[in-house]
Formats: sequence, C-alpha cells, structure tokens
Amino acid sequence: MDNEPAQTKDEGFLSRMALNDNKAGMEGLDRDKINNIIMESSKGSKFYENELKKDQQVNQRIEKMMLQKANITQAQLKKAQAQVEKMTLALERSRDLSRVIVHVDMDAFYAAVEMRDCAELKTKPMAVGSMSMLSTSNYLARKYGVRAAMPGFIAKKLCSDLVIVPPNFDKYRAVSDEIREIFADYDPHFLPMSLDEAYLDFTEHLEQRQTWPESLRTHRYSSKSITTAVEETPNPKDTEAKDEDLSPILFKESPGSPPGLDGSKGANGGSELFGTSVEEAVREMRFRIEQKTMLTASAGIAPNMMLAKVCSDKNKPNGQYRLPPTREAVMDFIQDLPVRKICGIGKVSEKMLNALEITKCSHLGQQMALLSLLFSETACQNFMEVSLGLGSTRISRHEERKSMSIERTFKELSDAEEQFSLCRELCKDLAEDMKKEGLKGKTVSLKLKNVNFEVKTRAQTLQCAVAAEEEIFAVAKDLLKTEIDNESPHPLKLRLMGVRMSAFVSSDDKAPTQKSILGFLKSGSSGSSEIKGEPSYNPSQASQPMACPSVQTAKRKEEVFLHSRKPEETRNGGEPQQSFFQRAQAKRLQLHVSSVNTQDEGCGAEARGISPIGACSKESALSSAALNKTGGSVSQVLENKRAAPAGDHPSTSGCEARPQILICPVCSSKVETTDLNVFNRHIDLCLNVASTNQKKSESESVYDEKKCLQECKELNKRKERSEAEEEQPFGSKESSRVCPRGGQHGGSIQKVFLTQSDSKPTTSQKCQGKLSDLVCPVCHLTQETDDLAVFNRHVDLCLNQEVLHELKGQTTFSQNPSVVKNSKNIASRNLPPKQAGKVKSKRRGSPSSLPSKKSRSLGLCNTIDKFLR
DNA sequence: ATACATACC
DNA sequence: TACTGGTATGTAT
Repeated sequence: MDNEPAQTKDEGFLSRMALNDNKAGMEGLDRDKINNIIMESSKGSKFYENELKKDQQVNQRIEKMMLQKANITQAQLKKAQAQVEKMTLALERSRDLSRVIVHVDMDAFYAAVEMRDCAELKTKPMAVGSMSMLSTSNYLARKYGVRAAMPGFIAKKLCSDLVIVPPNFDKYRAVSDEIREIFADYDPHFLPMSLDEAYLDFTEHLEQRQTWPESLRTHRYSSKSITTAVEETPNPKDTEAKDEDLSPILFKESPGSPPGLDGSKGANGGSELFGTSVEEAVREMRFRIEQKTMLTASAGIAPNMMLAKVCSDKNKPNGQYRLPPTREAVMDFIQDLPVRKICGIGKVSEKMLNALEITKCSHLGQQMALLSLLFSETACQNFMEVSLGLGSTRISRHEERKSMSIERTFKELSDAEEQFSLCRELCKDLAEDMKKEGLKGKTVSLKLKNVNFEVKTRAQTLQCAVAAEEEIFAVAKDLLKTEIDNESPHPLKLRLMGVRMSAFVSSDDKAPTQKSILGFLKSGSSGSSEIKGEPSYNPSQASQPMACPSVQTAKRKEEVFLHSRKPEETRNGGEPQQSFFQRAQAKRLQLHVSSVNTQDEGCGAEARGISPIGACSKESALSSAALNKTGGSVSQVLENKRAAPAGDHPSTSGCEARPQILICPVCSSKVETTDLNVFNRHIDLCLNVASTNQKKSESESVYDEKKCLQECKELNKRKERSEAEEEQPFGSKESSRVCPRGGQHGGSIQKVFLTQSDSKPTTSQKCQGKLSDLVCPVCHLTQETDDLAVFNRHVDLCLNQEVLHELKGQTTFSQNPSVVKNSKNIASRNLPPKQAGKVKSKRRGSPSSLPSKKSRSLGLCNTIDKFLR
C-alpha cells in the first residue's frame, strides 16, 4: 500500500524484517505496534543478525547502482530513451488482448481447510504451521499481523490466543484434487501453481459457452453446503461467527462478487443459473468450488497471466475482479499499481526500484531509459512489459522438472560423523524420490546453512547421470568433506543440510528403447532403420543451439515480441525494433531467435492438447516396464547414455552436442569399444573391483564404505581425456539387450526403477501419503495399492494390452471408459512438475496428457503412429 | 560449470 | 527454544 522510499538504514531494514501488509486481510492494522513486536522478538537472534547483514548487502548494491546512475550522461540517457521508445512500439504492436486468462486462488487455503474440519477453530485466530514457521493464517489472525512465513513464536507474541494447527498435507492435496477437477471443466490445460492456485485460459470455454443451454449453466447447491455446515454445528459460537462475517469459511461477499450467491442461503437443494459472460463463468466456477469443498476462492480475469494474478488479489477473499481487455483499461489499472504487486518483484527489487523513486508501475514506464542503463537486459525486458501491462497470453506447463532436492533444518549439528550420516539420509531420500520419477541427473549439489544462517552451496557435475543413493552420496559426501576440511580444526556448525540433483538427462532420451520395443513387436526386428528414415526428423535441428534453461526463459519473454511481427521469419531476427537489446547483447538475442524457432515447432498444437494422446509418455512407461524387468541402473544408465548421443532427436536438456561414446556406469569412464560384449565385460570387471574395494574400505572408515564408487569416479576423472568412441545410433538392435547381465549385479548397484523394497515412508513431511493414489499411466485408473511391485505388474499388463491393440491397427489410444469416472486422474494428469515433486507417487510413468513442448517428442509420436498404421 | 541471491507458494 | 522446504531462475564469476 504505502511504499515510502527507504530513507534511513533502519527504515530500509524494516522492509526486510517487518510485516508485509501487502496481503489481503491486512488492512488498517497497527503497523507500528506490530513491527515493534516483530523487531523485539527478533533482535539479537542469529537470524536477525544475518538479515541485517543481507540487508547491508542490498544497500551496497543500491549504492553501487546510485553511483552508476550519477555517472550517466544526458547523451546516454537520450540515446537510451530513443531505444526504449522503439522497443515500446514493438511491444505495443505485440499486445494481444484476445485471450481471457483467469487466475484462481483459494482463500487462506490451509487455514480454511482446517477451519472447515474443526468447528472449534472457526471463531479463533489460527494458523497452520508450527512454532517455528507458519504457512498460512486465517483472516482473524491476520488482524493481529499474523501471516504466512512468520515463525509461530513471533505470531504468538502478536496474538497470544493464536491457535497453531500442524499442517495436514494429505488433506490439502485431496481438496486440491477436487478443485482441479472443476478447473479442468473450464480449461483442461490449466496450469496449477500450487495446491491452491492455478491459471486457466477461459477463451475456448467462453466460445462454447455461448451456445450452451441453461441446463448446462445451472448448478445445484450441494446438500452439504456451507450454510448447512455452519448451521449444523452444535457449537453456538459458530452462529456468532457467521453473523460477524468473520467466518473464513463463509467469507463475506467481496465487492466484485456476484449477486445470487449470498441471497440463496436458504436455498438448499435449489440451484443457480449462471450467464454466458466471463464473469458469470468464473462466478460459476467459484460457486462450484464452494459447493464442492465448502471453501471459497478468489479469481482475477484479465487478458494475460501477469494481470490476472494481480486481479485475483484485488477482491480477496471470496471475490473476483475482471480487467476489461482494452488497452485503456489495462493502462489505467497499471497506473497506480505498486511494483511490489507484480509477481517476480520481491522485496529486494522493490527496494532497489524505490531507491530510484519508482514505486508504481507507471514509474517504470517513465523511467525505462534509466532502468535500461542500470539493470540487466532480462530485468529491463520484464520491467518494460510490466509497465505496458503485458504478460503471457498463453498458459503452458513447464514440461520437465529441472531439479529435485531435499533439505532439512535441525538443531545445531557439529559432529562430522553425524553430518555424514545425515547427508547419507538425505541422499537416500532423494534417491527414492528420483526413482519414483525415473530421473537421473548429472549434477549433485550440497547445501549447508550454519548456525549463523549463512548459506553455502557446493556442486559437482558428473560425466553421466546418476540416481542411486550410493552414487549421490559418493559425491555429496566428498563435497561435505571438503567443507569440513576447510573449516578444520573447527567443526561445521550446521543448522541445515540439503542435497539437490539437477542436469537431468531428458526423458526423451529414454525414448529410443521404447521405440525399439515397439519396432520389435511390429516387425520382429529393430525399428532403428525405419525410425531413422522418419521424415519428420530434420537432421539440421541436431546442430541448433538447444534450449538451455536460461535460453528457454529468455525465449518466453521474447516470444510475443518476435512472434507477433513475423512469425514465419523468426530465424532472421535483426529487425530494427529488436536493436535496442540486441546491441547490448547481440549474441544472446541470436540464441533467443533460434530457440523461439525450435520451440514453435512443437509447442502450438501440443500445448493445446492436440497431440496424439500420450504416445510419448506411453513410451516412458514402456521403457520403465522394460527396465523393471530386465535390469537395474546399469542398463538404464546405458540407455540414457546411448540415447542421448544418437542425435536423431536433439535433446532439449543439454546445449552441448553430446559425444557418442560408451560410458561405464560404475567407473564413469569412457570405454573404447563399440562392441557391447566388450563393454559388458568391462562393467563386470568394474563391479567386481567395486565390491572388493567396498569390503576393504568398510574397515577403514565408516563413511568410506562406498569408497569404491568414488574411487571409480576419480579414476574416471583421470581418464577423462581418453578418446571418445563412436556409438551405434539409438534403436539399433543392441539397445534392447544392452547390458544383459546388469541384473546379476544388482547387489552393488541399486535397481533404479520402482522397486518396492524401500517404499517405507520417510520422516520428511513432504512425504506424507506419498504412496497413495498410484495412477496407471496407461489405463489411467487409480490402483488401490501402495506396493510398487504390484503397481508395476499392473502397468506391464496394461502396456501389453495396449501394444497388442495398437498392433491390431488402432492408431489412437482409446482410454479405458471406466477411467472417466475416476476423479483422481484429471488431477494427477494435470500435475505440473512442481506439484509432482510433492505428490510424487502420482507422477510415476508420466501420465499421457502432460504436454511436452519438444518438437522431437511430437516427431516421435508421429513416428509411432506411422509405425502402427 | 559453480556460487550465490531472489522469488514464489 | 524457536525464522521452513521445494523449485526455478537471475547474476556474477
């Protein structure tokens, strides 16, 4: 609301520590009093000291920036201004007001769920979390300044009556599934951002809706409607709550809210008719959410995601706001909007901008020339879009997760041995999670936070992707050891440790196996030649710069801009309007252009769900099943390694053209042979060496029990420069019998894919209920088992049936009809990678409709379809 | 490639 | 007593 620029250091620091009254439900509280309490509670703590330190760093950044600003000449500014104007024109021309984007957000989600399920809580200030940290508070608690991300013990000081309820993620997930089912009715491709939040593209729904009869727009009040629930509760206090409008269950209608909802209290068993307008459609969606879950949602309607997000906050709770799709309305809306309201501008960016006296979005537009001289290209691009009220007009899922991690906070831990065993624990849990998604990564990162809250990360990238506990631990342990050694003779005094895996081998790299399986079933021989001749494959793509993470992001920003002008000429770039940033970073822009080009091939149709249903993920499942039967990680490492270099399908996961070599999964060294028998003998040898070393080292040190693996890796480092060996193209017949002996050595290398043996739940809270709701990626039915072996058998069966069907000439994969009734499926199909990490069991086998933007995936789908014809 | 910082829920 | 955990991305080196 009130964003005074930081005048003194103290006030500046407040912006970091103090209450953030940006949130809904925080209006008109005694900010000073609250801030005093917060500061008093924090002062002197290690946390506070560290925050002070970080704040000073930010202040230095600002000082540096101000110095830069002082050195800017009028001439520079003028030139920049001209460029900005050009850029603005270009962006303006790209403005697309044709989409209807909706952002939905549940009101005080976790807290509301808990209140719904516990009458006692309905009248009390409460929060979900612990004494250490709160994740949400109800609106009653917000009156005291209690909010998300505030430690419980401070919240208690603000409000001694505060009831803190421990989180119940299973429950929230279940509710989330319910609301996602409703979302899917309005946009089957909706983008969930968290359990309680999603973006939807209503454009198509609204087109259809115009032709809908009233019957389709009529929705009944649920028998367990909110009013009923409140009235039925025996506790008389609940009636009070209702009267006071404070019941977070039945939020008072906000200004933007519909007529009707409120007036129909007594209409249990009745129904409500909704109109055909956007607002009516969104109102209807919120109505259905409320009837189904007894919880309320707020929504924002706007022509792009950035604006929709801001709009959903406008009439929170239990309200909605529509920003009309005209340039004028958008610019008006933006005018006085505090920059902090924009998603992506956090407290640091806000502070930096405030230092330049930029507090409102309109200031951004006015100061663009200055900003372009002080901030990075990416940041400027973003600022400029914000200042024009532009944002993404197409919602698309991020196709693949980029990292997976686990971290834990604990009381001071200084003993090295304990640190190592904790590290192993983390690696074990991470490996389990990786296994569930069939992931293998090349980069292992260790995160350490000491008792002074100082954070350190250390990373190492391996030659080939790993996934097993031992493999991860071998690296993490080393990283940890280095840090311990660096600190010695003092111990590391840790309060947090985390392990992260990244640089995953693309899931597409697993495709060749599946292809060859299908090919085998079809023709009785390798499918490689047919696949190689597949016309949809364009060999020139292989040499294009692939979408590195950074390039991909940059691409999104650039997309509107490039696309809107001359979509058919993106390759050429270099139009005058681009020159502004191009001059600054010509090289980077070129990357953008090619990446736009690459992406556009696969994106459009697929993102809207036109792609053949799940051919790609079916393949993943096939591969998993096959691996599950035939071998452990050895063969899977091989598959990945073999697949990547084949080059027939450029990998989007790596920018580098991967060499065609065979790499031993045990010692990670390159093996100079194309003969797989030779290669397998090498692996056997390595495994023997490994197990011998293991025995030896076990007596040497507790933490070196898997020293062998590490030794192998070090060996590999020395061998790194050994000559690369050309590999067979993927899909050659060997690939289906790669490493036939892998299984025999399962003792030293863990079976990678979905063994049930270690499915015991971990203590980590994110694992709650992780084994429920396994959904078969083939038939889409929820399997009522927690046993992954059982589940795997089911998937295998399904896959066999499916392949047989397809061979009979059914080119489209028809869903099992009974699937439709299974509510869990929609939700689980729609899980984005982020959520997938939280509901990991659901993601196994990557359900079919998860779109993959990659052109090569599409190519692959076509390939298989062709095959079967 | 690595380290660190920022941001979001 | 007590200030999270998971993921993505930007920036600097």
